[in-house]
Amino acid sequence: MQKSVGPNEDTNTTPESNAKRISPPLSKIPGVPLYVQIREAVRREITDGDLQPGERIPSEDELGTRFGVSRMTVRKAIADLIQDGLLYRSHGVGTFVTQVQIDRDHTRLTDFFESAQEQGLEATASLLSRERIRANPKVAQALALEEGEEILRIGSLRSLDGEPITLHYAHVPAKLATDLPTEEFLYHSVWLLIENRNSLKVKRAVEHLEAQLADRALARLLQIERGAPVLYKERTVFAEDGTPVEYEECYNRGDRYRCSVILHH
Amino acid sequence: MQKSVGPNEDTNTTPESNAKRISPPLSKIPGVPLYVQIREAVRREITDGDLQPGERIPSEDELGTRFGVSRMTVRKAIADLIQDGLLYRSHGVGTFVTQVQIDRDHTRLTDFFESAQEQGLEATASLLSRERIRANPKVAQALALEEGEEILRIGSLRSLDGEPITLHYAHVPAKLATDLPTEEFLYHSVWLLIENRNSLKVKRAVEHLEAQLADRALARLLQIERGAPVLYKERTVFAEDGTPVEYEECYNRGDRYRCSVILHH
DNA sequence: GAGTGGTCTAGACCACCCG
DNA sequence: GGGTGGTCTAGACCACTCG
Repeated sequence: MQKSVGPNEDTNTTPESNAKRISPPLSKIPGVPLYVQIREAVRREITDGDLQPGERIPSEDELGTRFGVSRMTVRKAIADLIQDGLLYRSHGVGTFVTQVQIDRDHTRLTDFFESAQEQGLEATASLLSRERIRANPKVAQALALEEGEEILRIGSLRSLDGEPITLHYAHVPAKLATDLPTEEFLYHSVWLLIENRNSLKVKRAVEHLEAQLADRALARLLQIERGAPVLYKERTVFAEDGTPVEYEECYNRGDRYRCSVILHH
Repeated sequence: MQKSVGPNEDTNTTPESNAKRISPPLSKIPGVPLYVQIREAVRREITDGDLQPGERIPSEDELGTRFGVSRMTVRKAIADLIQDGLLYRSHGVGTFVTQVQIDRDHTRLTDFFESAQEQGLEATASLLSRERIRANPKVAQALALEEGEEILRIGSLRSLDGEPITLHYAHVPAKLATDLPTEEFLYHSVWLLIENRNSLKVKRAVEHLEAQLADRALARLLQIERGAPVLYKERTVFAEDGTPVEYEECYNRGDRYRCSVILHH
């Protein structure tokens, strides 16, 4: 593992048996898998600061003994936390808490309205257009449709705290968009509506981002100067089975909107 | 480790429907974990088209029998492929090939020079500056340093096929940047150099993206008009243990550069 | 009810790292 | 050598889906 030069903050090296930590022998809530209970117990230890960044957590054998479960169950719990970036393992050495906990919220596929609410902002939208049209080549490609197949296209202007932020176009295969009530578009992302109505699970999305300039029409809608910077985003949302559910085109005010991403190596 | 390879394949007259698929009873390469061999065998079936999008793959029991391994081993192989987005599971139903295989290459943390090369482009860079300075608040925050700690700051202009694309500033904690030969900056990402020299593993990165306009100086460097769109990217690269390794500021030509991302729900 | 994936066990041997 | 994680087994029971 890394010898990283001169860690000037060592602190821990607690002599062994900090046995008070983590262990509450787990009252085994029925209906909740053991590995989930263990995972959340360990996660709590980390977020509460009982396990400090850089600190080694108890070994898998140790945790298995404490919680009264087999080692494979512990490993499943830990694997999830590693996936989340809270822990990392080093063969022959141990399992450790990562130094910097990355805030995942910014990189999750979230509903515009929900995530605004979580940040204490008032999200609103006004409907600009709603039309059933035939997919042009670009949209067809994105939604894995034949060119000319019918889609629903919804234009809206999204605002935060009353200030226009995004000109938004959603494209949905017509067969997924039957009976979507218009007013719902103003309170929920389209893919969320489709998920609820078609009992499919939205799983991932691919985004492409570019810097552009506002033309006259866009500038007026977003209440910015013509030629002001705009973050243009194309997004395709996929269901669990890999089927495209929605294709979006978003024109975001450059001075009010930034985008956060996590990459893996 | 070696089992002297005893998959007596006489038994394989099983009248199973698609018994031809997937199964070559696995010659169990010594030194390569079984789940890796199984995973890659299944992955090959998918990329080769032997398993079609939407198709159900054999059940876990079935695969375990065919490959001569336990079910947990099969599950580990499949879990990896699900993580990669090639498969998805449905409880009580089966495991299936996803409809659309997302190209992961665009969303991996990659070296600018390597990834350009893979796309058949000639990546070059010219060094603009190299200085040891004290971290300002923003850089210190990003690199988890105290304000005023020493860092190495490297400015360069990156080009593709001779055309300037990105004005790039890399910031590295001085303690990680000892003896980095200047000429290397022109052929490799800084975090890659650090990874090699400090025997640490780069694991993830966080990016923030904004749309901006080119000012006069930037415009001249990138050979674009003043006021042209620029995709501004801040990126922090983290080692496996969560330690920040590098903080970058990139000014990318809006008309030549786009950024791709995967989100999860 | 039959088949599938979801969880879990109680071991085992190995590879790796450290003192 | 002793402790750690990495892999693997041969079972088990459960929950879910579907015909």
